[in-house]
Amino acid sequence: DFMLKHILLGFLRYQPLTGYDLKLLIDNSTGHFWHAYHSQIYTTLRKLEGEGLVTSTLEGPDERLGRRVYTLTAAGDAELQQWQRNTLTELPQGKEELLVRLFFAGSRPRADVLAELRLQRQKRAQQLEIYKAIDPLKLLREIGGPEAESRWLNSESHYWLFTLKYGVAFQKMYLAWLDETIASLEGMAD
Amino acid sequence: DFMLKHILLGFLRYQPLTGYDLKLLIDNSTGHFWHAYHSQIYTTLRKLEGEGLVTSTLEGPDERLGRRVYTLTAAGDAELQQWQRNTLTELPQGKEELLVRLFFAGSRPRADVLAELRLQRQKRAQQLEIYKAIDPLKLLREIGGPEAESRWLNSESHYWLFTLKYGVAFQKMYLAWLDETIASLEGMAD
DNA sequence: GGCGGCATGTAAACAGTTACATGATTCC
DNA sequence: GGAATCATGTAACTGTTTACATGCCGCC
Repeated sequence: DFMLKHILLGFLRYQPLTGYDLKLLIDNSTGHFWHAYHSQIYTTLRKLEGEGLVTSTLEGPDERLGRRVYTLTAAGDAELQQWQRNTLTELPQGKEELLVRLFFAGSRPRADVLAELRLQRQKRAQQLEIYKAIDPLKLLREIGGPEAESRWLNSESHYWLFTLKYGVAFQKMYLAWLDETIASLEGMAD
Repeated sequence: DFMLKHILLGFLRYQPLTGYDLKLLIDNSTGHFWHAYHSQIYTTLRKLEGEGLVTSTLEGPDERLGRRVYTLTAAGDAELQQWQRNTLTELPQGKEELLVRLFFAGSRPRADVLAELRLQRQKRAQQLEIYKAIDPLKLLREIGGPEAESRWLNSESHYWLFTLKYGVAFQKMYLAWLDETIASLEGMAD
């Protein structure tokens, strides 16, 4: 656990980055399966610095702006590798608010439930389009720069693509289930 | 938010229950999409009592055993209905640890990643079998007793079945994605 | 007599969330 | 001049998790 810690270390393995860089990167990639607020990112970076897993320096053309750039240390790299060696043995405990609401929806007006499901359907369809528009290779080149092309583009891009495919498969499954559920509810006599 | 509160109120709408009853019920139903530890259940019940949403009495053949039975109040029922009226407008922020690990797996030995995915595949298959073995009607009868048959069995059972179908669809999607990912990894030259 | 299940709690730690707060730059 | 974006942080809260803790009952 403490996923954010390893997400930050994971991105810093590519190159030194600021908190803001990391926020943007996460929003466009891992945030789809592990969200983080900027407040948590900044505080965690400071904490990692305290643990000696990263170092930071103020950089930029004008130092007043306080662009604090974080760099992975050897200890941070070792910590990341240790985390990667620990195989995940459990299934996560899912948190699906819509299912909780649906589970107890027996006493609600059917029209309300249907409206809620249709809204979710719309949101899920939007999310699917967002996933379809993501280009992992482009993102990788942005973070790595031109010289990265040869170094990790091949190995990383496959894994990034796997997670993206999961996102697409998940949304499609969700949409199909919503459609089936909506149709089933519509067909029920009151 | 604060899902557990409404899960507890939702179950207590059927009939008075103890903390332990609720723990068992949750483990066998809503726990699949919103997990809760007994420690949280007991403390939340006390909190709900403080808010006047439930009342509790010590019951049983021997009162020393301290089986504390909680009953929904009118205020609790109103709170539940209010929660049900607030349509869910957002998508939940997913938390998928496996995807995070996979995202940063570029530097790991392929054999390790494959082993991790195969273990997850096994766990997911087990979970799918668990879902297939669940009988929502049986669970409903157990919680409601014989006189419940006419009151809510019809309306509730449909919704309970929807959530179960989601669980099955989710695990199947996950298995298919794992199989595809594993096959893709196996076919990659090192 | 011991083990597993029943049954109920408390306390502490921690991750994640929300709210508050500030200041520079860039574009219209 | 004002709005949006860049950029960084602190403080407080709260839900969740882990660990600690106790005692009865029924069965082998």
